[in-house]
Amino acid sequence: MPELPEVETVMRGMAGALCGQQIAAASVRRKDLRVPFPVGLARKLSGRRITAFSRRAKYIVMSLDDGYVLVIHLGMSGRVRLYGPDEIWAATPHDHFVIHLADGACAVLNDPRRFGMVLHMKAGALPAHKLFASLGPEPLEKDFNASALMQMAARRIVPVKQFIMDQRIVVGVGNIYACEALFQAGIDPARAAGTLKIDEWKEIVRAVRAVLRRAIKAGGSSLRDYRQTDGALGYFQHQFKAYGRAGEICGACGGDAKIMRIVQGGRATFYCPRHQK
DNA sequence: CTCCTGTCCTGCCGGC
DNA sequence: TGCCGGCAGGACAGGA
Repeated sequence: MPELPEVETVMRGMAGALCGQQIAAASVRRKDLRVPFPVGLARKLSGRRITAFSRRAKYIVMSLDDGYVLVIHLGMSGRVRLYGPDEIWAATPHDHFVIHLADGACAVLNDPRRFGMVLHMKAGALPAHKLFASLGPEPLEKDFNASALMQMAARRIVPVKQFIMDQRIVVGVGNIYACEALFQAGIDPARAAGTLKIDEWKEIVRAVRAVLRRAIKAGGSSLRDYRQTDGALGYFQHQFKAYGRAGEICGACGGDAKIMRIVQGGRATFYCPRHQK
């Protein structure tokens, strides 16, 4: 799934094309994704003007002029494709949700695996919503810092890689960027979170931020089915130093150390056993 | 609490 | 060429 950089890229693409526009109609093409589409969603959106876009964790938040928000999560395989006023949308498989704008443009949510979700609620209800209430800090904000991490990690035995993928600890870091950040920080992903020293948490904070910033700049990563809203590929995958590189020589330590692949919590982890301690 | 596992769903890739 | 198992970016629920 799209991790933070991909969601940020999609959100920016939607903001540029849709902000300020009026919704002429919406169509819900199946009853559910991971959760059911909100009851009467098409009717609730019709005629509304889109006033703003933001992102919280891996959720895209579209603000409407009636005080409600439309919240989109892309799950593992979700994409948003934008069509200009002169482009024709012809339904392809897994096009589950479409927003038609007054000027003829449209935005299409396509999600083969249907792990994504679409929610509609009053803007004020968002922070208290079950899915949002326990989210941790944004990694690019100040409250994501070494001392807070160390405090939360105290006595925790979960591997540090799973710890930083926990959305209650910090949001937006998924499997790929967890691998990349720990590689850059030089931390062994299997270390129990509670054993890390403050300087090591500082390195992790620095690395998470650097990796995410660089990925956003590159328009995210393009794995199997992720695309930017204009259909273009992101470029960050070419900059992966560890993810997907099992068996290759580690580019960070010289010599002949090879990137290893292990499984943690059912997810693949790529790391260099020589320089990640 | 913390932890660990199973689960949702489809598509793609490599091996035989 | 075709079939099949394994694996994929997330995050929940539920049980130990």
